[in-house]
Amino acid sequence: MRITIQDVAREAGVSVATVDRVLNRRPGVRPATVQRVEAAADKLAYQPDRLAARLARARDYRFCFILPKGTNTFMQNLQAEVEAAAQRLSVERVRISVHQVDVFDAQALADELESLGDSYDGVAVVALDHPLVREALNGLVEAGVKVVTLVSDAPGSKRAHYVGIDNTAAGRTAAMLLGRFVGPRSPEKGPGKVGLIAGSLALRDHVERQFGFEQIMAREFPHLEVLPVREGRDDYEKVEAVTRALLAETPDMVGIYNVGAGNRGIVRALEAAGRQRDIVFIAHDLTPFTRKQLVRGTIDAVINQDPGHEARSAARVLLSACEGFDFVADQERIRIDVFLRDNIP
Amino acid sequence: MRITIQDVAREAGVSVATVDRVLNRRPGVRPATVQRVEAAADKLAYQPDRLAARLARARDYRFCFILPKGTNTFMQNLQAEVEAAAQRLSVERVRISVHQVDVFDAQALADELESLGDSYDGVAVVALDHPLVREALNGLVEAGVKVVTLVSDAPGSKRAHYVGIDNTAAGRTAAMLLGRFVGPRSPEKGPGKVGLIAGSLALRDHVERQFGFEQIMAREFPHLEVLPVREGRDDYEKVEAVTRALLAETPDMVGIYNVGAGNRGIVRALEAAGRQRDIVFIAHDLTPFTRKQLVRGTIDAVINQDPGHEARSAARVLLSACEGFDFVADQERIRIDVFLRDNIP
DNA sequence: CTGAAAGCGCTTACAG
DNA sequence: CTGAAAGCGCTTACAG
Repeated sequence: MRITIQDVAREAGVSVATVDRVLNRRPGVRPATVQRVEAAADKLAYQPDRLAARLARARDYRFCFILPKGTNTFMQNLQAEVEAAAQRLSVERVRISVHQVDVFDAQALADELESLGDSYDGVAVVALDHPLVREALNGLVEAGVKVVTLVSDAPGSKRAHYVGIDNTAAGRTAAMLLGRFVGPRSPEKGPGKVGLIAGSLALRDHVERQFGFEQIMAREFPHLEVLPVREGRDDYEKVEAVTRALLAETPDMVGIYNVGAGNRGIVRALEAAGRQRDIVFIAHDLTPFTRKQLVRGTIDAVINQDPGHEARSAARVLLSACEGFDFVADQERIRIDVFLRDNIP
Repeated sequence: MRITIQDVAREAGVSVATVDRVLNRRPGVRPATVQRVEAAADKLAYQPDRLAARLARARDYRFCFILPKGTNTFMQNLQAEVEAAAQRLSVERVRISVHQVDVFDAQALADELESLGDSYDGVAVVALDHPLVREALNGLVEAGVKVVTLVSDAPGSKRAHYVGIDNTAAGRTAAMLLGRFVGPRSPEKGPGKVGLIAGSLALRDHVERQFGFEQIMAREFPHLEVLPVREGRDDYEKVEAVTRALLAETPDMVGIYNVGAGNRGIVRALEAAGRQRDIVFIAHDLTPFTRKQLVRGTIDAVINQDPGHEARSAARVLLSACEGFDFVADQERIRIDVFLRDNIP
C-alpha cells in the first residue's frame, strides 16, 4: 500500500542509501544511476515520508529569527509568538533562536545577517528595503541558507518567500473604510479633511500603506482631502503632539488614518479636543490598547496582521524549504484582517 | 539533551513497553508501577515525540468528514478543501473519507452518525442543532470516537470542539458595516429600511446571524428599520423573487443583509430595479461570484469564514485529540473575515 | 502485569 | 560510486 524507499530501491536495483542520495540530491552518484532511481520513483509515484525523514536525521534544523529590538507592541507580540512556536517545534527537531537588531540601521542588520554564515539552515528576518540588506540576504541564499522575509520585505532580494501582508492593499482597505464611514458630505461644507500619520517614511510598509490609502481616497472619495502625511516615529508622545497640531489647524477634520504605531497619542489628542466621537479613526494592529479603543468607539476599525500566524508560517515555510517540500500556499497567505468592535478574536 | 522514553524507563526502573502503556493510558499496569512511571516522566519533564509515535503506529488514523450534499458554493469549497487536506495527510498516516448527507434531515444525519460505529478514530461533521443529532454525537463520543463539529455546531452535545465562527458576532459585524456604510440620515426622511434575507430559520447559524444583526441595528442605528426576515431557502431564484418583492414594497430601502446563500438572486433583483448603487448590500462567503460583485461595487462587504482553514483545522484538532496532545488554540480559532474590495485574497 | 525484540521509513557514518 | 548496518523514538505483538 504505502510506497517506501525500499520499493524504489528494489525497482531501481540499487540500495536504499543510493535512493536517498538521489532523492535528496546528495553528490556522488553516477548520472546513469540517478536516472534509474528517478525513473523508479516516478513509476511508483513515490512520496517521501517527511516524518520518518525528520526522525532519522542526526542534526536538528536550526533557524534564526531576526527581529527589531525594543520596539512597539506589535513587535513584542511577534517575538512572543516566535518563542511560542520555538517551544512547540523543539520537540520536532527544529531549534529556533531569536536575534535582535536595530530596525532603522541597515548596516547593523546587514552585518548581523553576514555574521550568521551558515550556522543556520534557515533565517527569517524583518527586513529593510536597502541595498546593503539585499546583498546580505543574497549572500545567505547563495551559501545555501533558506531565507524568508517577515512582516517587512526586501523585494529585490533572492529570499525564497515573504511572510506578511500586502501593505498597499492594507492602505487601500483603510481608505475604503474611512471614506465610507465618514459618508457623503453636503457640498456647501467643502471637502472634509483627513489626517495621515506615519512612523517613518523610510519604512517601506508605511510608505506602501500611505500610497494605497491616498490612491483610493483620491479615486473614490474626492469630497475628502488627505492632508500631507506627518511623521510620528511610532512614538506615542510624538504622535500626540503631531495630532494636537493637526487638530488645532484643521477644524473640519473628519478622519485620521495612522499607518504606524503610537495610537495612544492620537486617542489622547482626540479626547483632549473632545472630538473622539465625530472623527473616524482607522488604526493598525490589534493590541490590548487598540482593542479597548475599538470597543469604546474611539477607534472605528483596526487593520491587522496576525503575528501568531506570521511566526508559525515563517517556521513552516523554512521547514518545508529545508525538507524540500512545497508549502500549502493557501495556508501561508497572511490575511489583511479588518476588525470592528464585534469580530475581534 | 532530548529526553526519550528510554530515559523515563531507566529512571522508573521498568521497560519502555511499560512506559508506553502508562503514558498512553493503556490498561494492564499495576497502580504502583503507574505511579513510578508518572513520577519519572514528571521528574525528567518528558515530552513525547509525536513524529516517532505516528511512525511507529501500525494502523493509520481514520477520520470521517460528514458534509451536506449537493448544496451551495461554500459547501463545495469546503469539500474541496477537505479533499486537499486528505491528500496531504495521506502521507502522514491519516486517512480521511468524506460522507455526504442531506443537510436539513436530522434523522438522516443521526442515522449516518450512528452507522459509523467505531470504524473511525475521529469524525468532523457539519451538524444540525437537533436532539437526534445530539444523541448520535454523544453516542460516538461515548464509543471513544473523537468528534468535532464543523461550520455549524450542536452546542448541547459532547463534541470535543467546534470548528467555525461565532455566527452571532458575524451578524453583529454585518450590522456595524451596513449601518456605518449607510451613514446618518436626515430626520425628515424618516427611518431607512433594511431588508434581511435568510436561507432557513431552521438553521442555527442563520438564526444567530439574524439575531446579532438585529441586536446591533436596534442599539446602534435606531434611524434604520430592519424589515421582517424573509426566507430564500439558499436558492437564488427564490431569493430573487423575495428581493424583487421587497424592493417593490419598499421605496425607501437603504440596505440588504443576506444571511445565507443565493446572492446571485439579490444582485439580479437590484440590477433589475437599477438600485445596485444606492443600496448597501452585505453578503456572506467569498466565492467567485461574490468576489466579482465586490469588485463591481454591488456587494459592499463580504463576511467570510475560510473553508480551507476550517478543513485543515478540523483535521489537526482531531489528530491532536487522537494523539493526546493539546492543539494550538490560537491557530485553530476561525476568524470572521471582513472583505472589502481591496483585501480579498 | 511486565519485558525483549522487531519494526515504522527514513538518514548516516563506515567500508569497500 | 555504492551498499550493509545501525539508529532516530516510538508502538506492537508475543512470551512469560
